Amino acid sequence: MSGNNFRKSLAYRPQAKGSAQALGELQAKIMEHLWSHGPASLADVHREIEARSPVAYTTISTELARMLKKSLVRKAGMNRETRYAAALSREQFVDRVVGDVVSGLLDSHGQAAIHGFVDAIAGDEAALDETLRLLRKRKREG
Amino acid sequence: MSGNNFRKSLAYRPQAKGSAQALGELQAKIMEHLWSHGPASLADVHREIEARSPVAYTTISTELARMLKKSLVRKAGMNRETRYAAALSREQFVDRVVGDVVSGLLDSHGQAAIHGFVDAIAGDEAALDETLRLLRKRKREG
DNA sequence: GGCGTCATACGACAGGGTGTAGCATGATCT
DNA sequence: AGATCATGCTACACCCTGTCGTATGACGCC
Repeated sequence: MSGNNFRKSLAYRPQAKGSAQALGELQAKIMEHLWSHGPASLADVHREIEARSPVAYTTISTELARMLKKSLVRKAGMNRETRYAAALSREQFVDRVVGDVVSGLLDSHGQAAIHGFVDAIAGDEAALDETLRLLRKRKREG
Repeated sequence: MSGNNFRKSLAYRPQAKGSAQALGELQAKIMEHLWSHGPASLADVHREIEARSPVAYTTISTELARMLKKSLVRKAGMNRETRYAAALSREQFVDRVVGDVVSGLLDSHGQAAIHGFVDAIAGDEAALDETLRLLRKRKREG
């Protein structure tokens, strides 16, 4: 069954300070670290995050445990050898989040959602071009 | 100041049953009603929603008050004449939500986010075509 | 003028996700 | 042994949302 209560928590949280993002800030930092530095021990993660802003070791421990429960991260090894790793690559992760959000919006607002996407993407020239390029490719390749 | 703590609560909530959506279910129902039937009194809204599933009058009242605070809805008239109306059209609303989500994702994940959009949209032939059409138009019109 | 209907304000409690952290226990390394 | 690390539990706290109950005022109608 692979415990996929995954979809359940990739939600977009607008209440996050700054721009909307999936996951809370701490969890995002953790994923960020895991993505850029690869598998790491609890202590590693803690040191890294601690360096930027003080946070208790157990806080990271707790979050990691929660993220484990949600299959956001995986654990390998025991005791001294334990290493946490992102369960999905950044690409896969983003794909899931976006897929979830997009289909949700498409479902409930159809056309309007599409206009929204276009408006949002059009604000960034490069993004617009890239999106256009990819969509065309998709189109060609069926 | 126009109290724009708007952005703050259009977040995407994945924990919502079914597909992801902005706002909670009750709030969504209320907006839905307001969008399709136009301005309505608290009693109107309550009757409508109550018809589908029992809910206390005050529950609707509370939500409406919260939504008012978040500028999701506006109020006109007092006492007997009070009418609640969506502060934004469905299109504007969706535009905001999507804009928020998209820029958030673009910010934190750039390229990956774009791939995500494309993947998600490509799953729907019609959506793909429409998006392509709109993006081209944007491109032409600069 | 009561009665019924509404609008509202206030307060309360629950549940879910997240942030934060202390305490305790085992395992390991040096 | 002493320092370090991994973990499990527990406990708050805060925020958003869903749900209501209890007033309190306004109005409209018979």
